[in-house]
Amino acid sequence: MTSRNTPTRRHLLAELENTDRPVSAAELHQALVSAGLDVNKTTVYRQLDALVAEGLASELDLGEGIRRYELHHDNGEHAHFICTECGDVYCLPVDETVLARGCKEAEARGFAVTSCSLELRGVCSSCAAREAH
Amino acid sequence: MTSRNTPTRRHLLAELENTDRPVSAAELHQALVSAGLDVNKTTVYRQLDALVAEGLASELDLGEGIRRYELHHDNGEHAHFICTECGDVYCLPVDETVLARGCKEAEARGFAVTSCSLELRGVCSSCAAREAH
DNA sequence: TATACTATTGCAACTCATTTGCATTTGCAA
DNA sequence: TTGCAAATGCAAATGAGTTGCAATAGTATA
Repeated sequence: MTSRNTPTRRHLLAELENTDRPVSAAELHQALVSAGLDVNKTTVYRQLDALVAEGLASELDLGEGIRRYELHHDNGEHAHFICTECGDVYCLPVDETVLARGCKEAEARGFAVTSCSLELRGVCSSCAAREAH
Repeated sequence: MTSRNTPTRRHLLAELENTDRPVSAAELHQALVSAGLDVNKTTVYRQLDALVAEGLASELDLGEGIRRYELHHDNGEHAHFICTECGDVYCLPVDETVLARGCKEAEARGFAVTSCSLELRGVCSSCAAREAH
């Protein structure tokens, strides 16, 4: 037997489907609690681990000191932009050839590349607009 | 007044200069202690923060749950390859145009990109060789 | 439908990197 | 020298994530 259809899992998947940006365990836990589900934080962590192990979700670390999760996209690789002002994370589509070329040097050294991510930091348009008072 | 020339700072800079891969605060602390310097871990963290603030070093998070530091290289941007077997981190030179193209999409959305990093994961050549017994 | 097996959950305690408050020490400029 | 801000050490706190264990609840099977 594998994963069971529990309330936590259902809500977690629903929550992941409803966001277009990677979310943290804490954010997910908060969302489930707000939705009236009395779920423990530990359970959220374990369910997320399970989803990742099953290949339904992927885990990412954007250098904030926490992990974020997102459902697997079939629509190819993408980059992440993190706004250093508001902390918002945006997913950006990236030309496959960009990442492929980035891997070239690693492969030339005999490294087998299994995953590849491009991470951008800066100020998002909303914050830039706000600062221009 | 700004940064003072303290023993911790001197040794820390020397240690950072002597490695070709990003090092963690714990590794640096261990190195200083091994070198006979009785330095507190907190001090190492604070000195590293200072070096980053001064622009001498840069901080990076490779998704290991810890932060790594490296001296600023003038020789352009580079990518990091993390071996999922042995945990070793390698710096790889990257064609500037690769990163520039990766930023294009972000800039098209009105985001001001200030930093950009490419992170690769996979198996390094040593581990691959070892596994082929 | 009842039963049994195993995945899932909650709770509390734990780990571990990093931070913080505060009193003390120490570069360094005047 | 002297004074003062920067740097340090120590202990305690923070916060994300993990673990052991007993209790609960899906689900396959009889």
